Amino acid sequence: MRRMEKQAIFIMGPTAAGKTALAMQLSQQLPVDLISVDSALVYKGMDIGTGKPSAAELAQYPHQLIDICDPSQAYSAAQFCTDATHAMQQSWAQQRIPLLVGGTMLYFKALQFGLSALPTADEELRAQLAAEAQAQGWPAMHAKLHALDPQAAQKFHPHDAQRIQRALEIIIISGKTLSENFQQSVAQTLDCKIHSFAIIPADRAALHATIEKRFDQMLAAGFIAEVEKLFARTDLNPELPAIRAVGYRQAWQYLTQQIDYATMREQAIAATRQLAKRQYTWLRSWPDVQVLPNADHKIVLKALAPLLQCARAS
RNA sequence: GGCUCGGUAGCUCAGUUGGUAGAGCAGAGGAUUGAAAAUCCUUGUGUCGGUGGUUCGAUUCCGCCCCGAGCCA
Repeated sequence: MRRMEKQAIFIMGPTAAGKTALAMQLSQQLPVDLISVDSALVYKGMDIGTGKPSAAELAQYPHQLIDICDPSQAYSAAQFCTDATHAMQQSWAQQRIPLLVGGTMLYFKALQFGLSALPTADEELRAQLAAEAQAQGWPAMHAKLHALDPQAAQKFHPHDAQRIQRALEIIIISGKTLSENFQQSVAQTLDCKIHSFAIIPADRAALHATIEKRFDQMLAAGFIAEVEKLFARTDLNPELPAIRAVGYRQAWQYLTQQIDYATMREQAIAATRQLAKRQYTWLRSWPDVQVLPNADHKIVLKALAPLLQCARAS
């Protein structure tokens, strides 16, 4: 009996395309361990609005990396890489196959192609930079970046606050330019055979209809009450990554009476459509991926047949 | 029935002292290295309600008609 080659299955796709259902179905027929690749599902107490599998589903089909972070904390792509790698190793140790399913494409990219070793986020420094930007505007911060690292400044638009802030953070903490950082720590690709699948619905209008229907179902299921609970904690604010999530951001504005109910609904649905669009953009240029027109598990099983046999033989 | 105000991009509206029009939102495309469900970039031809008239030329002025809101009967 030869040792099984290390491999993994990736199931990617835009929001509301049916990834979760597909993954659960596959787990009935393949020796896989489910690992969530989703920047919103990591948060505890955010269930309805994130479309998290139900408690019953999670009991029957356990997922790694769901409910591992408090909404007051910021999770990150780097943290995801650490956690996901760990979960995959556990899976391989038990002669099983990790199945990574989700819609956070940066996490997939970071996992598959690696990240350079860079300084971690520094809340104090970020607050300081944000205060500076508040006074001078981001184009001025961009000019400052240009003085420190012209090459990096060229890569970012003067309005791209988030990337300018991050670049300044890296340069200040490390004392080196971005390209020096990248050169000194080249990202390492994941050392295993990856079978990538992307659900890419051809009918965008139909996906939009599904998105709208799904949000109304969330509302009917008590989404606003869920956000009220987070709101009532008083230690959360709309700057937090968790509260910036699609739907939660708009519900928060509704609870603070910045927008009315109808506007909240409309903007939450639009934000979901925009999320799906960005996911399409990632997926269209994704390397070595098998595109699925829908969440049909039979196509995936067929594509994975050789892998299945290998798993049975071992 | 009479009067008034509206009818311009998918939506909300601006505008043209007559030379066929532009914002926001939505939509589309793209970027993406510790916030990524984030952040940012690019992208606007539409019988200017219909129909006659005046005019070299009408979405703009005039008449009539249709639709909506309001007021008066």
